[in-house]
Amino acid sequence: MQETAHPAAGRPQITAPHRELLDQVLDKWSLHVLEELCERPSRFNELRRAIPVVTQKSLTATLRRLERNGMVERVVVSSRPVAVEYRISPLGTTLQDLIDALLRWTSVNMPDVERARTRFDTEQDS
Amino acid sequence: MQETAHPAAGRPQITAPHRELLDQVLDKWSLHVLEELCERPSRFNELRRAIPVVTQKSLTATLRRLERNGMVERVVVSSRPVAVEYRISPLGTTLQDLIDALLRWTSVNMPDVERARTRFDTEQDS
DNA sequence: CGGTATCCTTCTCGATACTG
DNA sequence: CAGTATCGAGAAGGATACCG
Repeated sequence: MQETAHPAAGRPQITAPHRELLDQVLDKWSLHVLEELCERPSRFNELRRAIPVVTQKSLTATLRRLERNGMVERVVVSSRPVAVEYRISPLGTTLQDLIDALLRWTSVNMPDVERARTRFDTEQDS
Repeated sequence: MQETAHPAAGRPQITAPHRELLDQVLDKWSLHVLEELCERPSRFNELRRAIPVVTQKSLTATLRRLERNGMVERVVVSSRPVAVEYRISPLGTTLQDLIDALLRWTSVNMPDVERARTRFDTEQDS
């Protein structure tokens, strides 16, 4: 079989659609929302209270985006007044595994990163 | 052995410093720069040419940020005119493994995501 | 070659007010 | 309860010009 001579063969390529998807599911509030929904399904205002200082607007936008991308499911219970429950989808669960890996990486390497920052900052002063 | 009653036990927590680090190393241009430097050390203008439509300003900012966080190393060769080489650090290599995992995830799940998007968008029209 | 500095536009995001 | 609508401040990011 014919291998390309490209040194990056086997490495996933960064394309605009992939980059866009990562932007939509790895943004600031999405991580908090997914973490929360991973523990238990929640109502809109439950999420608001659970997540520090998120505004209604941002939370709504985040939930819509995650729902559109298939990461969370929105269930409307037609009672009075209406109740809306958000829950994580199977797809969202696979994403959460990845986010956990990201957070483990930051935990493991934060000391090295902080050393690098200190070194960089002091070198600039001189 | 004593398990805590907390459902999320063992899950890494999202804190501001961790969130900030991810923002600084997973942004749009960083992924391209790391991918490029993972294949070979490169000069500034080499990177500019290799990465589609990045401006000088954005590339400089990205490289400085990655350098400050210890992901890339900047080597100045004092010739005339000056030559500057950027290369990935060991820490940057561990990050690249994670980015590869992210890109594999998007590759695997993109079909599901697009189905979810289509369903969401058509439901909104009705 | 490898950057800075400046201007200017765009876009995000919070604050606030209102609704079914 | 679960949103939508509107406004404005601030930050991100491109275009351009200049520098050692």
